[in-house]
Amino acid sequence: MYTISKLAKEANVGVETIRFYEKKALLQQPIKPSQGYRQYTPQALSRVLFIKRAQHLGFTLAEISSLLVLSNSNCEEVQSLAEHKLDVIEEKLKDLTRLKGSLESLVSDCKNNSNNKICPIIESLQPSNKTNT
Amino acid sequence: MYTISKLAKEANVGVETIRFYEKKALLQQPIKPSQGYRQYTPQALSRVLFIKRAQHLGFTLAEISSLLVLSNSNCEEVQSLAEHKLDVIEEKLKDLTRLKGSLESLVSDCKNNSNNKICPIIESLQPSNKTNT
DNA sequence: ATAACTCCCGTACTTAGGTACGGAGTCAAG
DNA sequence: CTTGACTCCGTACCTAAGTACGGGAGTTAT
Repeated sequence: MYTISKLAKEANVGVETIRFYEKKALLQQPIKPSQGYRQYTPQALSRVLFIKRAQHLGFTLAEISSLLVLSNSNCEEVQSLAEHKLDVIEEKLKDLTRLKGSLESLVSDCKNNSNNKICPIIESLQPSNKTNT
Repeated sequence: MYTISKLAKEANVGVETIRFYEKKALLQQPIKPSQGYRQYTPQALSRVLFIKRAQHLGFTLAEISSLLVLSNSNCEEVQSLAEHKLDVIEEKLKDLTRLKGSLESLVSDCKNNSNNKICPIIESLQPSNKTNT
């Protein structure tokens, strides 16, 4: 059993983060005993760690909320949530890859620019320019 | 010359976005004539389009602000800004690629899961689990 | 029993890039 | 000359995921 600050320390988050999760109903707030402080169980710690791991996998708190609801029985829906997240990630990868290509070619234009004519990057951003992605 | 709403329409943004850019000093607000509305020049339109293009390249408004300051003379600094952005993008690509790998393996575990045992995704998020990235 | 910690709780603030609203002024058309 | 559309301006609101703050209550150590 932990006080809130112990729990926070174990989970490597701030006390305010714990309270924030409680407000978002990601975590149940233990009842306040008639005397002393609220006591957090090891299960609460597990849950916070679960949330942090899911965040590292790219899930938002809203999605994690769904994961937690589904976690006790519904493998298929959990899977479909993960697949959807996978789609989003692939979309982002595509965008970033395209971006990377554009920027790389602009930077290499800069390097070929015999010193300080009109900067090719700026030039490409001018609305008169047509060679833009 | 345009009124604000014409300008906004030409640039495919909302009127409020124009005002927002003015507040951020990305765009100079034309002086208000003693009668009638503020008049926006074609140069203002160019600038809004510049901003939008730069955003599509992944620059933030703060960075675009720098780009605009540097745009009249400093190719090297513009280039270094672009290179820095490129680094950030590459970092993000790495993260997302790692994420994609993790999620793909979890989803494939799900597919091999003879129906509805403990969901492998949920299992992997449990703090007792060690096989986590 | 008093200082020095924690806890509890609500509220406001943060970043980024806008969007929405409300009231007053202005402009063009019928 | 009035109606409806548009401008002007400030302020508040939005999402996401927290962080910061302030005052009062409870706890622990000396």
